[in-house]
Amino acid sequence: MGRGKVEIKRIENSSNRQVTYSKRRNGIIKKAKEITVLCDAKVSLIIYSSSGKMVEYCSPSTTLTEILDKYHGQSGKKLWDAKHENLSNEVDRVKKDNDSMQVELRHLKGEDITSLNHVELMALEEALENGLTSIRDKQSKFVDMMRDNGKALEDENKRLTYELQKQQEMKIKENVRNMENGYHQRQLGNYNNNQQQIPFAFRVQPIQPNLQERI
Amino acid sequence: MGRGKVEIKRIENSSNRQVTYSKRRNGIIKKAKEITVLCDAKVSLIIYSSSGKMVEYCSPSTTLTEILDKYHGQSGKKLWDAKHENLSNEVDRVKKDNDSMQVELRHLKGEDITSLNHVELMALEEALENGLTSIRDKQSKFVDMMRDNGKALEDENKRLTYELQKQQEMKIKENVRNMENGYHQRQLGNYNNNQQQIPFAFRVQPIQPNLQERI
DNA sequence: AACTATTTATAAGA
DNA sequence: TTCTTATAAATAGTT
Repeated sequence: MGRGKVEIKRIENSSNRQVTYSKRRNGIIKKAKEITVLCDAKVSLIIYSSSGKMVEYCSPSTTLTEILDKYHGQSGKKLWDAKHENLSNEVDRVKKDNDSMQVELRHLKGEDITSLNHVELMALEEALENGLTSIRDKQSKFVDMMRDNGKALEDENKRLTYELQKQQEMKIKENVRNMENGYHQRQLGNYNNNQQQIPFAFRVQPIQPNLQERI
Repeated sequence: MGRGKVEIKRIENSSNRQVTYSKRRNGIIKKAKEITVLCDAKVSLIIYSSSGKMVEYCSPSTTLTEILDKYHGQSGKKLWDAKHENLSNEVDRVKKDNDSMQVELRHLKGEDITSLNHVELMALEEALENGLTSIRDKQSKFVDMMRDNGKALEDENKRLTYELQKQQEMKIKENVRNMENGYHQRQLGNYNNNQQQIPFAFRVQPIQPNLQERI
């Protein structure tokens, strides 16, 4: 398409080559834009001139990264370096671990066991029994602990109740002594108040903290 | 360049769009090849159709990896970092999953339960009990199946034994008849052989296949 | 960079 | 998809 037919081989004249390069480079980019719009395509185009200068076109609906991700998926070729490959491998490896653990968990929960044979079921049963034993053991220790704790609190409460009672009795005696001595006689009206407080002392009860919440 | 001028906008007719796509796609690739040869350029061209099918062209003097390496250097855009980060995040995420499953597994096996509270232990116990129930249920089905299978085999064996015995009795009668008829008297020597085979018939025993291996 | 003769690409039709 | 063909578009060589 021009004044003469050109054979498709390297243009030896360097300035001609440079001119043709610019014209054709623009032509290709124009075509890339057109196919993008006309046909809903996604295009990534990177061109380097012989002098090393780069131009790039990427369809506005996408990004080079996205295109390369898809490229990786579709072509199977690995574009990334060792680092990426290592990570990729690690993801795969860890996912595999994940899957087998998931299966084990489901088996332990009694799910998906249709495919298991008798020997495998026996092993599973044993594992579950061991687990149960261990957990019930732990729970019975809790119960013991709670009982001991409750006992200790009860004892302490008894002691406190006793102390309180003793102190209040002492206070009553003191009040009586004060009355008998006529000391601070204008506070006599308070005597009844003190008497009313006595029964309150006996209302002190052992209060168990919520052990379940604490543990 | 065709029978009519086309406006550069999406071709709504889907089959027209498809036809135009493949023509223009071929055109662009041809142009890419030409500029590569004529002008000593390096081209990477990746095109996705709207249906997601990919075609690729890369100048024979280079590779996509090389072009992208240069791209990375010249454009300053990081194509890999984002990808790398995604992978890293995925590794972390999957590892986290892994860890929590590992913990759950250990708990179900009754390990590392010191840190669990009473409510958690109860949940665990219930899960284990459910698992055990489910597995024992499965096992009892196996046992039933094995018993039924054994029963069926036993019956079949009885039947076979009976049949065999009947046939051998018939054979003896036939031999006796033959003898009485003086038929094939030179085979008399075989009579004892036949008698010796009788006890063998009664040696037929029910043979249980190894059911455990089969299931 | 613009011009233009010519080649090439391709739209529409078959 | 492929072929055909009229026409638009690209571009080689020129100015």
